[in-house]
Amino acid sequence: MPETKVKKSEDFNEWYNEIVELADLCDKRYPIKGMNIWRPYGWKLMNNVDRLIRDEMIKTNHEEVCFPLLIPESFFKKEEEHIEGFGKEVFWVTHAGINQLEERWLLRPTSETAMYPIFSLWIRSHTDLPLKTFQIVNTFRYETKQTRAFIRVREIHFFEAHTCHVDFEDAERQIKEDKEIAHRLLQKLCLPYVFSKRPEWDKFAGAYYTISIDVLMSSGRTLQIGSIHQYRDNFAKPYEISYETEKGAHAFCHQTTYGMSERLLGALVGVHGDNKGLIIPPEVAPLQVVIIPIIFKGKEKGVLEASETLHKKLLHEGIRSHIDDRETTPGNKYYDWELKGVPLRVEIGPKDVEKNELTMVRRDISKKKSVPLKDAEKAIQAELQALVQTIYANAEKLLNENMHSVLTAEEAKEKTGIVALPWCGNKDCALEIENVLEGNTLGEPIENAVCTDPCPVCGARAKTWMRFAKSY
RNA sequence: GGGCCUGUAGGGUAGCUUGGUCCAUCCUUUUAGCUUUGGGAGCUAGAGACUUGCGUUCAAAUCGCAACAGGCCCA
Repeated sequence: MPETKVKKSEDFNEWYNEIVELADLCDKRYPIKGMNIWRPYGWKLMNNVDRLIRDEMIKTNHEEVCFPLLIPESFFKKEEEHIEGFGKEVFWVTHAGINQLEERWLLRPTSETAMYPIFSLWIRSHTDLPLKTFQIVNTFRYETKQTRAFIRVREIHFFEAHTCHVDFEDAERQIKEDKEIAHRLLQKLCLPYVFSKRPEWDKFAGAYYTISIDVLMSSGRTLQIGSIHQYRDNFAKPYEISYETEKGAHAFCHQTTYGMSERLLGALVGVHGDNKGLIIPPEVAPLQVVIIPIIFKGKEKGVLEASETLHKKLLHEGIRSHIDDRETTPGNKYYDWELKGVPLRVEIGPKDVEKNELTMVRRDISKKKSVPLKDAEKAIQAELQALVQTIYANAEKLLNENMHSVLTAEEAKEKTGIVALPWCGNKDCALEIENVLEGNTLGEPIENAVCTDPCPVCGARAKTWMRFAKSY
């Protein structure tokens, strides 16, 4: 059975690099580092993920906006920590035609500084609040490190929700909602995850606190696929986002943001894929079912008719189906669609037509199964559901088997994946552990974080658990 | 931020050490035609490449420098 040249378990990085192009997600040959081309198949997949996000946003009363790509330097410079965090990685526009600009513009690395001066104009009264907005746009960050398709890029396909609230408590309620949104979304992508509260020195530039959403890739490294930030009034003050209260006083807004990117695709690839290619959860799969007519000379008619009938039925049921009638051998087609991760393949050949059956094969387990044509839609739905459960269970197993809580650095060193250790709250102690484990701090668990064991570095009584992992 | 490696058709490669034998090898791909078709089909005739710039030289895919791009490792 042909498989990828590089096995996922042997060299995850190579496998990943190979698979994203083989599966037609992206084309990495564009000659600017970190700026890849979305191929049609990959873009459909991304759009399906975006659609889920949009649905969630609309369900939770966020409104979609679209701010300009360019930000004047003066807007960008209002919040100091933010500049410090992003200053080194912005692209600048200095010229227009042959003229040098009086004020430089930058390509948004994220949109706070584009939006907030405008929010300040939009928000006058407490009745304007909460303001819940989001946009799905491209952002730009000048990565100097090694780039990697969907995981570290310079042009980022970015979802960002920005909300303004009357006070800290209302912003906290928003964060609770964001966590619920993340949960529902990642369920649909069959991606188990962990929330961690980032340590002070690793939070988003300008935030009061940051909650990261991480998944575990099969390589044992974590991938941060989203973050939720509580800004308190850190941005509202410099950007003067204030409102008049019911009592006629003036107060600053409290803000939150929630961001995700094409890293979600990276996670889908890295978590579910195998040596034959991708396995895409049906919820976002560009094609959920591919029908392959097995054509023999003289018997084409029945086979093609049966395929066409089934295809129409599936479309009618809202199932994304496709008939692969290319003039090539069936085996060729199987390999193709397996690479692309189509969850279910249906074969219809002369023998099937004779028996009024179809043959179906789930992408994750590759076992053939015959079902009567008349029950096709139901059987196909059930099979897709079964695939969802299996790939979720596999991903959950991977995460559970690679999450550990231990008391000493020596024990931690033996473990793979995410390791939690008691932490006294001192930055140096956490950095020392980072050194020993050759990993990074992920953050504290957001629930059941209390820990009273001694800090493995200084011996002081710990305040919380601190998670460490090698990450992308 | 530091170190190491790589760049030849759409993809993968041979040639590079010791410059000339190379209008560049093989596999895949691709076009036309015929025969095929239940796990990567066969035959016939075509198509397609030395990353870019500068330098060394009578002569550069081959040597040197730089840029760009790709990959790996460490902070």
